Amino acid sequence: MTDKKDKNTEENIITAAERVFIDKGMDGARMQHIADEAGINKALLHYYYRSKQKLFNIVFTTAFKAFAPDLIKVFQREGDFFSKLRNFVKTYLDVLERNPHIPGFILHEIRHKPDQLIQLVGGLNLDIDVVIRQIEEEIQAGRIKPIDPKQLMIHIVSLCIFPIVAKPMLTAVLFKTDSDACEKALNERKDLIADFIINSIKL
Amino acid sequence: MTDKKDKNTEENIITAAERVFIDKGMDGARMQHIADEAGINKALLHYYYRSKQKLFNIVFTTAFKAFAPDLIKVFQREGDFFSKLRNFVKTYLDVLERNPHIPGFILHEIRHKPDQLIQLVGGLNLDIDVVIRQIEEEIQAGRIKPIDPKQLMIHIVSLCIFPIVAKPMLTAVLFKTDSDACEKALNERKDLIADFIINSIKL
DNA sequence: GTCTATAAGGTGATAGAC
DNA sequence: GTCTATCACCTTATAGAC
Repeated sequence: MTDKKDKNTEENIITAAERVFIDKGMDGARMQHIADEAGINKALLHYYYRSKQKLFNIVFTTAFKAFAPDLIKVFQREGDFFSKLRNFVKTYLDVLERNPHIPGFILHEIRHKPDQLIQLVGGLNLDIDVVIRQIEEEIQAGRIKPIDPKQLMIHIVSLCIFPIVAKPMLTAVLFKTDSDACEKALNERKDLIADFIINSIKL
Repeated sequence: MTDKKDKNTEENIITAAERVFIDKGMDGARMQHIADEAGINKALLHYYYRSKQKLFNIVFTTAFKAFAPDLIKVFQREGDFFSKLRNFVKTYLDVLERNPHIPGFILHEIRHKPDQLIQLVGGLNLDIDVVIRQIEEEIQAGRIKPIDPKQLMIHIVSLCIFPIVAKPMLTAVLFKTDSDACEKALNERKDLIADFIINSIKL
């Protein structure tokens, strides 16, 4: 229904499947709906991708890669730790801003599927160790307060991801349904989050 | 009226419905499954609650009340702000620990249902204004650094809720599938979160 | 109140014409 | 490759016996 400027059907299906699966989830998604979105017949979905499950797996894997922060890219560059941290928050929030529904989708679909998760995580190279090592170095060098590196990482991703997942709730509860105000506040966090973290750990 | 046996069908259904809906979500839940959990026949569900949707609404409302932090209870007491903050984190994390699947359930089901959300939020008295006012007072009294009160509240709930929603992911990515280690780390956060926040905002 | 049986409509998947 | 038609099954909900 969206882009009649056909590239090929195969890609159209994936694009449509991403929209529907990420919006409705595996259980809520309907093959008919995906076919409509792709502007094709339902039977073609099975011709190209055999089953709903196989189609979902492709979408899920793609979404997960977009969701997993690219830690190496930021933390293996030159520069001081605080700069890297600011850079990471900014970069990651930009990614999530372009894919605002992915975090909720991933977090929902991942429940009770540790096998699929483990397989995916093994496939990707997330290199959290690079970050952990750098945090330890900062502590030993006396540049930040002592803190469990993993707990600090949990702090960081929590502050980045949660507001995006909880945006509808924040809009309703904290901003009295003023979605523009909420939108604006979440945007400001691109700088605020790093400030908040650095204030807490700096010596 | 007098039969207050532990086998009250009406309550059994709700308990079973909570288990199934919170675990599987509205789309993934099956009336047959709920009936099995309650140890009764599927038709009885409709006898007592008419439709799947009505049953879901009851479960959702109950879950939302458990999810919404009881701000008044903590922040209207006597004491300094930091104590209240520590108290809130501890209390809220205890609530979530007893209902670990509720945050993910609520966050998933709330997507694209702002109407239901608004109605619920209006019904509850969350009294975020009490907290906002106290934060502003702390700033004006020069006891904490200047900060947007709403942003601080987003920080706080993010740090509390996200790790619980993302626990499977954290277990896999950060703790290399060692779920005991993850469990232990999340428990330590009951004190760590408040420390982290206070470190950041204290003067 | 609780059950069995079944209606009524949806859903993933396939067969076969073109 | 793409379509129409259809199958086989599943799911919510109701009817009616007891």
